[in-house]
Amino acid sequence: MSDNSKPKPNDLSATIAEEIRSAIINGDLIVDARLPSEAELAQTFSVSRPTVREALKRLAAQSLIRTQRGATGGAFVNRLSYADAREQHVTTSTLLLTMNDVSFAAACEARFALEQACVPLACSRRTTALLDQMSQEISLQTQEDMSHEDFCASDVRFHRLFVDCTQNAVLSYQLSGAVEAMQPLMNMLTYNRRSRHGIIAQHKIILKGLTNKDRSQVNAALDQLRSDTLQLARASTTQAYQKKAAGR
Amino acid sequence: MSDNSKPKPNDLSATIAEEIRSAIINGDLIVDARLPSEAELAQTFSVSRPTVREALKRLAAQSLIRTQRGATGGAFVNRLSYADAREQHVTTSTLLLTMNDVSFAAACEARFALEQACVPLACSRRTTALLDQMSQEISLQTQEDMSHEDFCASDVRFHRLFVDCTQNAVLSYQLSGAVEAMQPLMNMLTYNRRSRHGIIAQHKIILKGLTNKDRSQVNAALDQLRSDTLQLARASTTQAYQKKAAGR
DNA sequence: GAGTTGGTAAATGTCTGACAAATAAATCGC
DNA sequence: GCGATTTATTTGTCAGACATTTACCAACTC
Repeated sequence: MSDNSKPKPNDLSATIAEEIRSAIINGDLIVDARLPSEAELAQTFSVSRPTVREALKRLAAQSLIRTQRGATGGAFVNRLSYADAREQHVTTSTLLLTMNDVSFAAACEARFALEQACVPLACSRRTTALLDQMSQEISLQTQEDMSHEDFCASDVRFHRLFVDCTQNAVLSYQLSGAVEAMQPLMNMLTYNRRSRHGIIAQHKIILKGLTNKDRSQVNAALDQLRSDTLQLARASTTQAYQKKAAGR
Repeated sequence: MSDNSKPKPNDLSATIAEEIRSAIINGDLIVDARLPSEAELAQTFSVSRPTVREALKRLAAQSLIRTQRGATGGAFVNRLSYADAREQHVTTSTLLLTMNDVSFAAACEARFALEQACVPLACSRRTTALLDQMSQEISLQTQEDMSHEDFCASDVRFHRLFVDCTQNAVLSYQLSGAVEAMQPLMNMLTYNRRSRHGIIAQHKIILKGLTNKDRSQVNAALDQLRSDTLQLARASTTQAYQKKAAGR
């Protein structure tokens, strides 16, 4: 059981990291528990301190531990916050999409399918505070002099606010990965003025639908947004992907 | 821009890791590109080799790079596979749920909402091969002498197969995090024989609905499954959480 | 001449030992 | 009693060394 086949026989730091990781997952090491000092761990595992440190850095990279210097310092099991988890999720999802030549259509399909999963909860639980924030984003998007990147960023924020309307942190965490990871792909699209207006129009309908708790209206707007985005992609995909291909 | 506020001023290995990470994300380092040797990196960043190594281990922990020994070895930018991404997502989600005392109700709500997002696609694209596999899992679950853990594991596999019916790898990756991360929580439930039969009955309906491409049938079964699971949780949550609390 | 063998260089993996810096607790001085 | 200082502990960083793996090339054998 302890002999996991994943790390190659000689990769001590990976082996040690895995050992500690499973101790955390199994609950042998609870949140805020202090790990033995690096010197002690080195003795325990019969390796040198640098090797232990490499193992600890691996865990730190996944936000599983935090370290503190000083007399009462050391490595502590870290409580994984929603923010940390979200960040990791976004990074992983973004890399997955950009590195594997995922078709825009597939990513788009997944994204809107997930967003539509939120419609019932969002409609029944949205707060006026969130609706106000969404309204502000729409105002931003309406400004004609907005840069391409800023428009996309506001778009992402709008959709994230929509997800937050569900008032379910777990759902919000899961969805943010899908929505935010799409941003680099969306940035490759070329919005002309007309397409921007089309997007904003759907955003307004979504906001209205949420306000009135009208699920079908929100669903219809999301459907429209999906087909608009796909068409936009078909139009600008050619030059964008060709540019990317030429860069290789 | 390069001066990210995240790593504390003195944490060289974190700073260097962040530097390389952004180079990968920005596309300055493409897949399979070879990084400079550790010695060269040490010179470039004016730090020692152990420090460089700690930075590289951080990246390796996130599957961003892989290392290879030997004359033509070194650190290479790794193509993030769906399997790697899924594994990271599951680990992160699991830790998030177990470390933050997330209410079972919230996690359950998120999970079924996400699964219902797959219904339309799953109904229209399911293959007979996947339906057969789902049928096999149901047969497994029907065996009376199945252990608690094995039943839960089969349950997870069944739902993952359901998601795979969408034939959308991105969606499948996103969902697996939510579904598989629930398993530890599900393991805390106490299934009696009657509740198992109830679950299996809904699984059969889902399979039938998929076969007939009947969305509303699948949706209804998922709804029923959610309320059954919630009720089961209400019934067994008391002793389970009390046991957990007593363990502290 | 073709195939095998051995050496060599380059790279990562690991170890040893040391010093710097931060931090909390203990100690000292008043 | 209380503030300033020292001390001990721990992580952060460095330098140098050796071990191990691997690709490449040259010499050797048949």
